[in-house]
Amino acid sequence: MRRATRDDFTPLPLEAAPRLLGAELRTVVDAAEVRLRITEVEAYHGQGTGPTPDPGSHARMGRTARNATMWGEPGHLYVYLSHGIHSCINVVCGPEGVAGGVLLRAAEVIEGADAAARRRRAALPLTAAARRDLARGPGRFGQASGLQHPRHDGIDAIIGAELNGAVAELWLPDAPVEIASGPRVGVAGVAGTDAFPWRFWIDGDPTVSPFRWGRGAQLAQAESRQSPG
DNA sequence: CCCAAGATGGTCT
DNA sequence: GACCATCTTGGGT
Repeated sequence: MRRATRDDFTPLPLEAAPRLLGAELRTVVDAAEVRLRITEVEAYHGQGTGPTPDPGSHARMGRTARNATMWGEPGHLYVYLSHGIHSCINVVCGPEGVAGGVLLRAAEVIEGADAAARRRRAALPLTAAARRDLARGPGRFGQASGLQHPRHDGIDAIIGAELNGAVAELWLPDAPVEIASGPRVGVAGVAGTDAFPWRFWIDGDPTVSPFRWGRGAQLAQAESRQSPG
């Protein structure tokens, strides 16, 4: 494993996303350390970047107070509140000034399972299934990591600077992993179809979250199959 | 102003 | 599979 550099995330999200598979996010929050081996991610582009505009991205409407971190320096973490409840984590990717992020959707807990379980309010001792589920899905991943919206939004995972009681570091794997790809989970409309195969995961890993169609995505998928091109 | 919808997860039927 | 929690945002009157 080697420490990630700023350059690792300067490419646009679609290129940077696969290199986060098998990588580890190490967090120390309130003096509790957790290491998460990332098994599932999704790329989200800014308007007008990448092979096509991304209608599924928080950046699609331009810069707002909520998504401003996506325009910042790569390697910082964009932490947003999902459904008013869950803190979800992206690694900001792409050059500074260009919006982009890679959502960390699932991981295997390598170290700090006790701290993660405490945050998840999981019963101890952990069953095999409970251990698998500790960081399975973006909301659970955020909870297990201890990082929270809004006070950890924008934390720098390259230099590992402390922010409001938290430190985050990214470590990249030495050996490549076997990668699969497909539509993003829970994304509405055409952005959630295989016209946007922007979800990447480690093939066969049990911690990868189950697929779910977004609103109207299944219909859009059927229509695009009828009239391809 | 009002309201629907969301990069979700837990619980109940 | 349905419903709910809870808060931010965007779009329509």
